[in-house]
Amino acid sequence: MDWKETLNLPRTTFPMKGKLPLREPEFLRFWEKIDLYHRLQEGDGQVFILHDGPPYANGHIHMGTALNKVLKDIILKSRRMAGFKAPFVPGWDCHGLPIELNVEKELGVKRGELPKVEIRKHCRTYAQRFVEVQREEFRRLGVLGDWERPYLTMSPGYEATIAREFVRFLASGQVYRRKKPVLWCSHCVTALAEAEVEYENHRSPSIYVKFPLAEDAREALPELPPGPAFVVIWTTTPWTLPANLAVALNPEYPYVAVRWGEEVLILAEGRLSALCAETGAELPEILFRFEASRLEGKHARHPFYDRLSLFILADYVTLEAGTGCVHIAPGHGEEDYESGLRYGLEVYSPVEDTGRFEASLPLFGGQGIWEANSQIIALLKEKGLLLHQEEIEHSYPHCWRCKKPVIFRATEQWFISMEAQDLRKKALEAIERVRWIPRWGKDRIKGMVEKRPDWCLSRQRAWGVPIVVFSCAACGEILRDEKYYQPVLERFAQEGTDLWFQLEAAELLPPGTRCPSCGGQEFRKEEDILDVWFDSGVSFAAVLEKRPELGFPADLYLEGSDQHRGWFQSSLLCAVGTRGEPPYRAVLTHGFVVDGHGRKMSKSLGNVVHPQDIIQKYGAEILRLWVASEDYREDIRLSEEILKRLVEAYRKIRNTSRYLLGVLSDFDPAHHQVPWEELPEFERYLFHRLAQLIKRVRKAYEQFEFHLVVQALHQFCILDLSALAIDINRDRLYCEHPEDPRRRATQTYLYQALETLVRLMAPILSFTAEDVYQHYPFVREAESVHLLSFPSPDWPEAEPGWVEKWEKRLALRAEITKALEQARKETKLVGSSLDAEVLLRLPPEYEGLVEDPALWEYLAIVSSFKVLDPLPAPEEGEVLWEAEEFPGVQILVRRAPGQKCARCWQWKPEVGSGSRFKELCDRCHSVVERLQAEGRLSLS
RNA sequence: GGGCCCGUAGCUCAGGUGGUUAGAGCGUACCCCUGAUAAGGGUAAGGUCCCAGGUUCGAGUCCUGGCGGGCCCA
Repeated sequence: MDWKETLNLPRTTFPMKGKLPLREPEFLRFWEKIDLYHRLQEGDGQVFILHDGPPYANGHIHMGTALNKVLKDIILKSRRMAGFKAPFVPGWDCHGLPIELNVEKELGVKRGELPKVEIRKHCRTYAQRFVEVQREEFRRLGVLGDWERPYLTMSPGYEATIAREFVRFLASGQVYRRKKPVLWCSHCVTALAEAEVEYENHRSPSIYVKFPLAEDAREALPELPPGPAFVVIWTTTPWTLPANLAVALNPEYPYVAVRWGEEVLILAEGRLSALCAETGAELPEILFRFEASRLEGKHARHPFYDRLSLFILADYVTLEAGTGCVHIAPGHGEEDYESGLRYGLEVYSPVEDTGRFEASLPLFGGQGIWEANSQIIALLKEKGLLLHQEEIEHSYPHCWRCKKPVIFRATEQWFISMEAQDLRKKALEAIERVRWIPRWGKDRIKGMVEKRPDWCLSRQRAWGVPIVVFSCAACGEILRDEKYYQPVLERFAQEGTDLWFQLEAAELLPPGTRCPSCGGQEFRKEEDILDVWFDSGVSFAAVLEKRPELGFPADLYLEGSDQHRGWFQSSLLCAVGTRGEPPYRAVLTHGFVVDGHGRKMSKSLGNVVHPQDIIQKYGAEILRLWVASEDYREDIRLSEEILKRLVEAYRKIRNTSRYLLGVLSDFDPAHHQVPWEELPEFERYLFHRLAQLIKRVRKAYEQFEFHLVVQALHQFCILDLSALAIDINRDRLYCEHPEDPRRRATQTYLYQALETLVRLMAPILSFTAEDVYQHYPFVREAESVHLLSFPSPDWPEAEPGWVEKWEKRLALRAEITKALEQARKETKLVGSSLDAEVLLRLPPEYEGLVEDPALWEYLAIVSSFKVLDPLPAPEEGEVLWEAEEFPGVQILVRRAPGQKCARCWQWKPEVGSGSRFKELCDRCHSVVERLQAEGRLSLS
């Protein structure tokens, strides 16, 4: 007789192997078919708005973008299950240089060869292509959202909003125009971005130039002896000397005055020996040392113009080259410019766009700058101000198109002022009203806003939203009032911003416009475009304020920590500058994906992992589990080992779910659930732990601590279910009559455990939760697991002390398992715990810990359990164990008496004496008879 | 070079306001089971809490300085 047929073994069609890469697309189709996203937007419930930061529509998604979107998805799904209505409108950043450059490369054209409108058309197609690529990749990750109606910064409506928000800034008086040095190719006659220059070796003159000290500087250094005194500067770009306005010293270094023949020279002490080595001079006599600050605000005289050059302090002056005294031309260098602003110097750049000095420049007017180098050197020599001259080869930026050296040249740029309307102050105040997670995010963005310069908005490019400014052709007056721009903005909303480039100013302005200043009737339109950070910075206006399901401000922005400088800040400035309020209530940041050693992923290190590979090899579910299981506030590690561990954890969760489905195959919750009052104590204890789990997990979701969720669910499967509930109850589940109340009690718990597990995992393991849910052997309350709510425990709280009693019992159970393990090791008499009988000696102080031996047979999964005092002396093959945690408690393990029941495998003395089935124990005997009587079983 | 941040067992994580032998799960080793079976159970071994100073009766926890790593600037 094969008694196995008479058991209630688990039955389910839920597959053990997930075959995730293959099956995930089926679930995606299912969700689409039932229109899951929109179903989730029905009904009411407090709205939770997570505003999506737009990734750049260029290339495929990478681990960072995948991580970001999955985090958002987990948050939104968990908020929905907690009762919120949580829409998700994904977006893309579509304008900008990288796309424009890629398009030029694809077309094989150089900048300016095609009309702007033409190149913009190609850029739009290119961006659209990658929006679609990325959309499919994000969807494949199981990210739920309004993918049919995302926001694109290049859509006409969005472009119109960008332009409108710019006009608001313009009208409010926060926008101004000023010269600023930019990288410039005088051959191509164009500004270049950092991405458009290549660094190549280049031979340059290297000259040391003496600037005579002016009277105020001499007075500041009374130690100076009579006679000529000079400060020595070093430069490799003599052509910038005509634009010299200052000499910078480092306030940290000591400076010296030295005797140099008949003259006195001033330089940093740390460069003196180097200077002597280069010029071949003897180390000179140091007359005195002084601090750089003594010269601040004093002057040197320009070497060949009759004007002064201001002494300033700057910490970027180094001792690696030169003299520690740096020639400053604010129109020709980034740092020079910054210093110039600080000291109120003019941004002076007498160089025309073709690389010639302006005709009006004395001495060198009209000359090409490179040709002028030698003439400038000659002039210095003639004036006796050239201390030394040689040539050096160094790395220098070149135009990547024409390969010619580029220069820094000041051109007119547009700025948003941080001060004009107290934008900086207002932004800093707004930062205080936002919740930053983690907390240090606040310090980070605060530091950046405190120090940042005015926002340079203009780019000399084609693929972007035009800077909509008209200015009077006659007097140069800028039209600031919004009324001049209303007609254009309205047309933008319909047609996009191409028409700015197609039409003349007169066609774009309201008819009859006159300059408010001079009455002129001719106007220029600005040709530059806006920085793309402005595009995404106004997304609150283009998306939050426009979409009916959204609203301003958002509850949450969630991006990588690099966005403290990027989107968090541009959004903050745009919103504060136009609305006076931050666009978000809270900002959550995540770290960056790094490899198993904590190093950043880069092509050169060869440690880059692509999401597509993970999806193909393991499935999106494993990627989601990875996102959830790491503490994303720090760097997020990713390696083969980590993935292997995750796959194992995944299998445990999957398999446990599978077992629950199987063991509940004959369970109908509507009819079979055992009421709380009738539940055995052990099930009540399990329910208590289940309640703890629900509380812990829901709290972790609420606080965005998903790694705690994963940890809790994983351990729940291993400890509560596999090792405790299932292991201990296996006999009842399999061997008792299907309707046995204790069996139904266990099923009642396992049923609630399944409902809990499947709901709590759904935001993270979205595919698997659905898979499990669709395999329920009983009626489902909703069409998809994602339409359910989180569970809340509705059973009574445990009485004080009761839980502790059960924890003590489990600790004693652990001692018994140790004793059993010892018996397995030392004798071969015990294999399965059911082979064993356990005898326990319990000193009086443990009164009450063990009351019912039958309960302990059950808990310890042994065939026989007795409490005896004293214990018999252990015989051959028996083991006596002194409990470690319970002093005085002794456990004797020996072979269980009687014979093994062929059905339940327990050893019982009555086996062999039954009336009909000799090989069964009493319990199995009656179960089988009942089954037979009920016609559930026919025995041959 | 500057600003912000991180560094606990092979892996992923716990360790309120400083206080007994630093925890969990996984993995590993060994054992058991074969009625969750390319499953399941058990036992055990793993840590100079990055390093060095300091404060303290006492520091993984506070301070200073290093080292390593990340983001953003220069």
